[in-house]
Amino acid sequence: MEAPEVTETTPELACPIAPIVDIVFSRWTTPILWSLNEYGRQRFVELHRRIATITPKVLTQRLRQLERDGLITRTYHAEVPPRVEYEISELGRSLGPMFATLAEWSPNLAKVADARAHYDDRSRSSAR
Amino acid sequence: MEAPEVTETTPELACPIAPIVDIVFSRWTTPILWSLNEYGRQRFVELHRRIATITPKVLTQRLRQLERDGLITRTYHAEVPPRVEYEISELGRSLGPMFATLAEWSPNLAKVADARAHYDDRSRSSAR
DNA sequence: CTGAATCCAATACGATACTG
DNA sequence: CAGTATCGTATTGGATTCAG
Repeated sequence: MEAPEVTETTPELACPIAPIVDIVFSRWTTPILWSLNEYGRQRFVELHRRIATITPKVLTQRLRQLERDGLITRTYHAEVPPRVEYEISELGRSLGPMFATLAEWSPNLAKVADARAHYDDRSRSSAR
Repeated sequence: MEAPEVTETTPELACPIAPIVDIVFSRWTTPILWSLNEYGRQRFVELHRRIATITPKVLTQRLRQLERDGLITRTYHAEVPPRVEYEISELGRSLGPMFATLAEWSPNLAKVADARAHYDDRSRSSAR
């Protein structure tokens, strides 16, 4: 579990948004943040059910990372059985506009699919 | 019987923006797209110089991927020595607002740094 | 110059079993 | 329930070399 330093400078001087991408768009973080932002506070199992293809181990890792980055909060209730609730933080909620802008780009996914079909087609006929 | 599985089992269904993240924010794609969008058409070496920490192999891989997705165009000039120019496509240019929204979140990076410091500090004092 | 080919290391991920 | 521990695998990226 590595966390790139926020103060990272050298590699991506060419791209000022790279640090944000590392924090917000690393693997699995998008579904997690989206779920918490969309459906509110949830327990571990609820998140796991919603993102069924992730393993508990990795889900835990990503949740810890997001908690450490201050994007979500973790509340432990010492009951039997134990209950843990995750909730998006205020900082995490500030990502809303970003997600909205992303979602607005969705119609272009069809163009990507077309481009891929074209590219693969031309590659197949060796027109390069 | 057909019933396409529309259950919320895949990350994509739990998070509609996941496909976009895969395309736009996979590794190295952000600096590449940013450079081409910001500084215009560039040759392979220019990109390589700008993103100095990437190896030629990986740069080539990522450029091919972006070309296949229709986000950039590749122009080969059969000269000696050969000259290849990469340019952002119209589809790629449509990512501009997304990048702008990302950039606007930059001030929050300080909060992430603070959150990390807090988290690491509390972990060190075993207050968990 | 623009890559392709090959080999190698790191590590992230999945599967499984187990605990408080 | 909410994880942790351990192991094995698989993908990815880096280093190096070479070619059209």
